[in-house]
Formats: sequence, C-alpha cells, structure tokens
Amino acid sequence: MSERDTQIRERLSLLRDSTHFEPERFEPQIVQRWLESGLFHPDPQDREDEGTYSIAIPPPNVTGSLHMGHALNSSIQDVLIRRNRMRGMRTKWILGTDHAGIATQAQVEKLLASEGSSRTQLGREAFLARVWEWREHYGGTIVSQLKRLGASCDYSEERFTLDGDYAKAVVEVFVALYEKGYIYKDRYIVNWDPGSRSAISDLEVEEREEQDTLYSIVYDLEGGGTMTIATVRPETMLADTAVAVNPNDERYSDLVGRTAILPLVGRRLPVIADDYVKTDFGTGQLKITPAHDPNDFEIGRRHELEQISVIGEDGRMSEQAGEAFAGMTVLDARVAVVEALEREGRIVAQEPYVHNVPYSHRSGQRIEPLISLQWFMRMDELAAPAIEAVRSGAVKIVPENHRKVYLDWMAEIRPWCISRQLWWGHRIPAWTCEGCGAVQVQAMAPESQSPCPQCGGQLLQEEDVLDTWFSSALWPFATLGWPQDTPQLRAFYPTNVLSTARDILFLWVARMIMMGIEFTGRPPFTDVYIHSVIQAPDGRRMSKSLGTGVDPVEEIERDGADAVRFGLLAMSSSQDVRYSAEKVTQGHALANKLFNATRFALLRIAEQPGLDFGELASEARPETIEDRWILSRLQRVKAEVNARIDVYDFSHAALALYDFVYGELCDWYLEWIKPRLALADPEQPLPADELERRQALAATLLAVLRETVALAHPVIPFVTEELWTYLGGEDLLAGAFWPQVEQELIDADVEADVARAIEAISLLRGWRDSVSAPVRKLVPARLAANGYEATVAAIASLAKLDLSDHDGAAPVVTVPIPGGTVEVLSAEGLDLGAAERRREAARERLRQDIERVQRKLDNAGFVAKAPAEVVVAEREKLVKLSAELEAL
RNA sequence: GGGCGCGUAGCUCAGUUGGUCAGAGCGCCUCGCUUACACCGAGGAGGUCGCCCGUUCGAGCCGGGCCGCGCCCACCA
Repeated sequence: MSERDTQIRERLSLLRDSTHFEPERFEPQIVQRWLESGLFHPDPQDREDEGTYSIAIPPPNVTGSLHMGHALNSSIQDVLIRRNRMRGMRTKWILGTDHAGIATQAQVEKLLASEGSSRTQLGREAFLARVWEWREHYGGTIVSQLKRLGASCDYSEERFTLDGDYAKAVVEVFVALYEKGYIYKDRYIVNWDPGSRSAISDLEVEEREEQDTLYSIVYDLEGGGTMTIATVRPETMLADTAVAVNPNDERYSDLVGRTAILPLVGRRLPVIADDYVKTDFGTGQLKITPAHDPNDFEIGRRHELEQISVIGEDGRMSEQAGEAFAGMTVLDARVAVVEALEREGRIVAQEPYVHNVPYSHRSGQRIEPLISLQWFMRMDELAAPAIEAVRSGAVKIVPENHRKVYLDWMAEIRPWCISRQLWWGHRIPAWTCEGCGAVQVQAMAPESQSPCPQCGGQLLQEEDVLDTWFSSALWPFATLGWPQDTPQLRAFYPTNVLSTARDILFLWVARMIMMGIEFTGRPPFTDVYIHSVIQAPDGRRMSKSLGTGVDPVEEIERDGADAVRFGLLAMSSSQDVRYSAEKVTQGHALANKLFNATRFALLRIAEQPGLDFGELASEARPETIEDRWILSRLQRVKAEVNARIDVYDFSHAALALYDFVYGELCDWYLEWIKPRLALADPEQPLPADELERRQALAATLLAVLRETVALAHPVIPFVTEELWTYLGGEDLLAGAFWPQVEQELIDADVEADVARAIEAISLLRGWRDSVSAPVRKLVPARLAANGYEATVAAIASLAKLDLSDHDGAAPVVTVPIPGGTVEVLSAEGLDLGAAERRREAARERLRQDIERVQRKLDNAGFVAKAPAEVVVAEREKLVKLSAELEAL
C-alpha cells in the first residue's frame, strides 16, 4: 500500500457513513478553508499567471441584508470569477458596501426617535459618530451572508464608499468637474422629498396613478370678465403668479396682457401666452405656479414671473400661504382652499380625475416640487463618449435589447441634482464666504478660521452632502486606489464585466461609464450583464412590505448554498422570472447525486483487492465502449458549459451539468460499470488480467469524476470542494484547474452506437415491471458485438413473440444475444395487458409519424420546392419508421 | 403617450437561423426498500404552443390584427 493510498483511504472513512450531502455540516467549514487559503486575494503584481480577470460587486447597502437579487447576482458573478480563477487567471472580485445616504440615515434617525432623541438634538458631529457606531454594529451582516453563499470575493480588501481613500477620490472628481464648469449651483425646482427632508433626483421619483378631483375655478379679470382654470392641486393657487393661454388660441388672444385677480388672495396676475398651454385640454386657460410645479417653473423663467412659495420643506403650508392655511398639511389645505373657494362660489366644476402623482422611492412620501438652492451637474459632455462607448461596442450590453434603453435615455439626459440635505454622506467640498458670498471649491479643507481670500470674511463649508450615486459612480476605480496609480488599479482596471439588474442601469451603470471614461480614459468594464429580476412565486414584486419576499438566507439554511445557487442560476434568464423553489430542490438533488455517485465510486474502488489509489494515474484509460462514451459525453458537457457561460446563459449551463450528471453519468454509465466493479472477495487476489481491467476502469472513473466535479464547481462550489478532497485533491479545488475540452476524446460513432444501445435497452425497460436484473447486462459493449439494429430487432421480435405466445407458464424467457443468452422476461407477475397497451401505443405513435411523413411526400409542392436533402431525409424517415412498425 | 417584453403540460420555464420541437424540472398516478443515493430508481397520464388572419410546400418559430399580463421611460393642468 502506498502512502497516498493510505491517505485517501483515511479520508474515505468520513464518507462511509454519510449517505447524503449535508450542507449545514460541510459548507461553513469549507468557507473557512477558502478564506484561509488566500485564493480570493490575488497579488496584483503576480506575473506567473494567464492574465487578469476582475469584477466589481455592486456594493450592497451597509444597512442591508441579503435578498434574492443579491443572491442571484452574487451567484452569477461567482460563477464567472471561479471559472476564471480555475483557469489560472489573476482573479479579483472587488468587494465593498455603499453608505447609502438616505436609507442609512433614516434607519439611525428612527432609532434615535425610539430613544426620544433626534438628529438635530445631537448635532451633526455626534449624529455622524452615532451612524458610524451603528454601522460597525450592523454593517457586516451582508458580507457574512455573501461568505455563506460561497461568493469568492476578496474579503481582505473590503471597501466602503465613505472610507478615507474613497472620499479623496470623490473630492477629486467633484473639484475637477466643478472646474470644468459641469457642476454648478442653481435655484431650481427640485423633487423635494418631505420624508427625508431632502431633494432627490428624477430617477428616485416613482409615479403612481391616483384618483383625484379636477377642480374648475373662476378667476376674475380686472376690468370685467372671468377666466376658468382647471387644477388637481387647488392649494397651490395661493402661489399663482400668472395665468396663461396658448398664443395661437384665438379664443383668448384678447386676454393676453390683461390682469386676473387671484381669488382668496387678491394678487394681480398677468395673463401671459405660452406654447406649453394645450388648447384642447380643459378650458385652455392655465394657472401658473412657478414655485410648485416643474412646468410652471420653466414658464416662469421664460416670462420672468415672480416665484412665490407657499409650501415648506416639511410638506406643510408656510406662513406665506396666509394665516388661514399656514401649518396645514398640503392635503388639508386642499380641502380648506376648496371650501373657501366654494364659499365664494368660484368652483364651477368638480370631476373625478385619474393622473400620476410623484412619490419618493426613498421615503415613500409624496414628492413636493419646491424651489431650492441645489448643486447640479450638467451631463451632456460626459454622456457623449459614454454613448459612443456603447454604440461602438466598446461596452457590450447583454442582453442586447437593453442597449437601446440605455442609448435612448442617454440621448435625453438631463442635469443631475447631486446635493442632498443629509448629513450621512460625502460633504460637498465647497466653502462660502459669509462676507462676500464668494464660493471656493477645493480638495483641501481650508485651515479653520482662515479668512476669505477676497474679503477676509469667514468661510463656511457647504452643509449638504452628495447624492450617494455620485460616489457609487466611481466604484470600479475608486475601490482600486484611484487617483493614486496603484498596482491594484493597474492590474484590475478596467474590470471585465458588471453584472446587475436593470433597475439601476441609469442610476448607476450609465454614471459609472461616464465617470470611468472621464477620469480614467477608459470605460470601467467591457461587458454589462443585466440579469433577471426574480419575482415572488405569485408573480408580484418581491418585497418585504408586501410580504412577498423569499429570504435566500432561509433557503440556504434549509437546502444549502449549492442548492440555492444552482436554483437561482437555473431559473434565471433574460426575462423576469418567478421564484421557483423546485429549482432549488433540483440543485439540492444534484449536489446530493454527485456526492453519492462519487461516494459509490470511491468506496467500490477501495473495496477492490489489490487496487491502490496511489497507483491510479490521473489519466483516463478507456477500455470499453462505455468508457469511450462517457469520456466523449464529458467533453461535450465541458464545451456546453463553457459556451453557455461565455454568453452569460447561466441557466443552460447549470441545466447542462444536471443533465450530464443525472442523465448520462449516473443513469447509464455507473449502472454499466457496476458489474465490472463487482464486489470481490477481499481474501482472494484478483487474477492479473482482471486486476488490470479494474485498474483501468478505476482510473477512468476517477478521471471522469474529477473533471465533472471541477466543471460543476463554479455553480455548486461546496459539494465539489468537499468531494475534491476524497478524490485525492491536495489543494483546494477552487484554485486547482479548469477542465479543458479534449477534442480527441470526442467520438461521434461511439455516441451514436450507445444512443442505439440505450434505445434498445429502453425497449426492454418498458417492460421493466417484469424484467429483472439481467437487463442490465445488456451493456453497450455486448450489444455492439452483434450490431445494434440486429439486437433491437431481436428484442422487438422477442417482445412480440412473448406477448403473443406466452401463456405465463414458463418462468423465464431467454434472449439470444452475442456470446450467449440473457434471461429477460420473468413470466411471473407479467402484466400482459399493460405490455400490450404500451406496444399498441408505440405502434400508434409510429403510425401517426408515418402518416405525417407520407402526407408531406404526397404533397407535390413539398417535393418540388423543399430543398432536395430535406425531401431525401423524409423518404429515409418513412422507410425507417415503416420498418420499425413492421418489427413491432 | 412612447419603448421593451411576455402569454407553450396542473405549476415554473426551455424551445438557436421555420422541416421528430411538442420538451425539462416539480407536482400527480403506477411499480420497485435491485448493497451509491427513498434527499432514490423505473414507467405513465397530461398541451387545439392566448385568439384570428396572412406569408410559405411547410409556422410555437416570420408578418399583421385582436385579447390578457408585466416592466421601463414620459412635464398635459
């Protein structure tokens, strides 16, 4: 016995009593082994490899925990990462979390509220300290969940979007864009979110359809006459500063230039003409409220109208709304204003009206358009090269239909409101002089108390912070040390692919492309893969608040990480899909099947007297047609899995693995070799030639299993890593090798032969109920000796013979096969009726097929117009089917 | 209002360039504790491929229309 043999046998003892793969037992320790190995942490300066491969993870919110989207996306990225690592690439999966300004701040504010405290009570510094503390406490959840899933991120270099180095990158970018004139400050109407007390960007607004009332209100005109305007927001009339009609509307041309009187308030409003007003909607007369409506704001700018604001940042009516309304919520004020107007008899119509109302994606509260002094960023210059990058294919978006979505949006890109009235985030690096109002934007904070260079006044830093997405946009390079020229940056930037769901295509992906090109000269990745959104099983959106969420962590606890990974990958596609627990079960089954197949093979080999694991070379030594067949099929599945992953088709990659393991390796090959590895008497040494045969078989079997296990590793890393140790792997499979397709092992003839053998055997399996063990002896090798057609025909005629002539008296029927006979049918318990029904069904199917082919061939058009080879094929098919029917 | 996409077996989904393409997994029914696996194996039932036209020798697969559903974008009070 060799030392290696002893070693492997020792390990096998662990397998003896495990009749199935127990994820909860194996998986956590495997994670530990991976982490300790350092495999996930590549040396950026290593030159001994096959090149580099990198992915930047979409940074989850620090506050978050793993949801289905993370689980799917992480499984996808991990397949890509693991495959390339196994190929020998210097592979890095950049890990980190996002500070998620609004979400995190809201969480901590909620906590403070429960303590009877508040953000303002604490003050900025103390509050921030509290958030940091909170983040230390709760921030690690998702990262540990990623580990549990098996995601092979570089955990030793975890980034955070508020880290010191990261903050330097953010400031650098802000200052550069400011100096280029792209970033500016403006008093503009913004989407004000009263919930988070901050402005938010257009992309963070969601429209909801609501039923409201459209009120028609009469405004008097100075000097007689009236105008009637329609509105769903009567409360904003308090801030009207004009009334407008369309310049081409002949009905009202005489009104332009006159003055209307605002009801309840008495303000004099100019009647103006603007193209925006539709002549065919309502009365064609429109109230203009520049401070509370985005359209009216634009009109107001065009006509230099006064901006009067009656709604405050808290979403309540302000002092300017007048004593009667000040302090009311907007909706209360609406009721009150309507009542007041009704008292004056000014409401002439009320009709139900369905329209879209903007809500904040962040807080869920209704957006209040308000005028506010904010920082904006002009996007046109940045967008141009980012459009070109996608148009030219330098950045490839998969699936392709998202390309158009991206290009359409980019073509119409608008300025981005980048300031947020929060504390948790990157504070805008701008200082304003109290004295002269001069603004300085610079990377370094001025010395405290240092005076304004212009007037010597005191400098105050901007209170606002940047939109979280501003810092996220720098993710692929800021995480690697930019603006420093670090080895990491040189090795791993640009990254290879960015994988995400489509909901953040604009919010994040587009902005990364723009920023990447602007600051590094190159797009941050070459491929963008947009994966499925997994919906709840009932087709609704998966969400915590709806109670429709399925928790991947619970799924992992129940079925194991391998099962969840397989399931998610198998169910994903280019479409949205419903979560199907069955696919996870299927993954669980696959892991278990592979475990048991390997366990069977190893234990069987171990029981062969005279076989030494140490002497079994890693090379396959195919002896029989079955061996050549499984090796050939193995090459096919390797090619298939690779090809599928290459095009981000993870579902078919996963299913191909499943089909191979179940449908070929276990159902057929292992069954065929069982007799060849029959239990031998441990006391009796095998004859030399038999020993030689068994050694060859064991070598082939082990080689096939090693490759299968390696091939499956990116999808189901845990069970394969575990099996790898039993299969004699000295190092971790995660860093071992990637199975190459060996073309010379592909043998189409053997595949065809075996396909026919399977067909022949299946004919008998149809009678399985009355068939006993001897059927298994019909291995391809034996069938091959006499030709499959002959055997199939023999079996078919035998079946016919037996069923028609057999009266149940004889216990056993023998089938002549090459080299002797095989006992096939045991007459006892033979259900002749069922067998006959099956045969009749088979005949019926054949008759239908024949009829269909015959119809085609009888069709003169088909024979005349179809390609010659198709016609020939149909003729051959007809002959073949007829023969089959004859034989049955 | 624009754009994208989907409707195939009870359920979740595959079905490349039109010619065995009517499939898989789960579920269901029947049978089997055959010493890898009952977290198993074998077999079976089950579908006018949403509907209607059209193109074609031939259409889940291409074109048009309709019905139903989803998502994204959008400043008509």
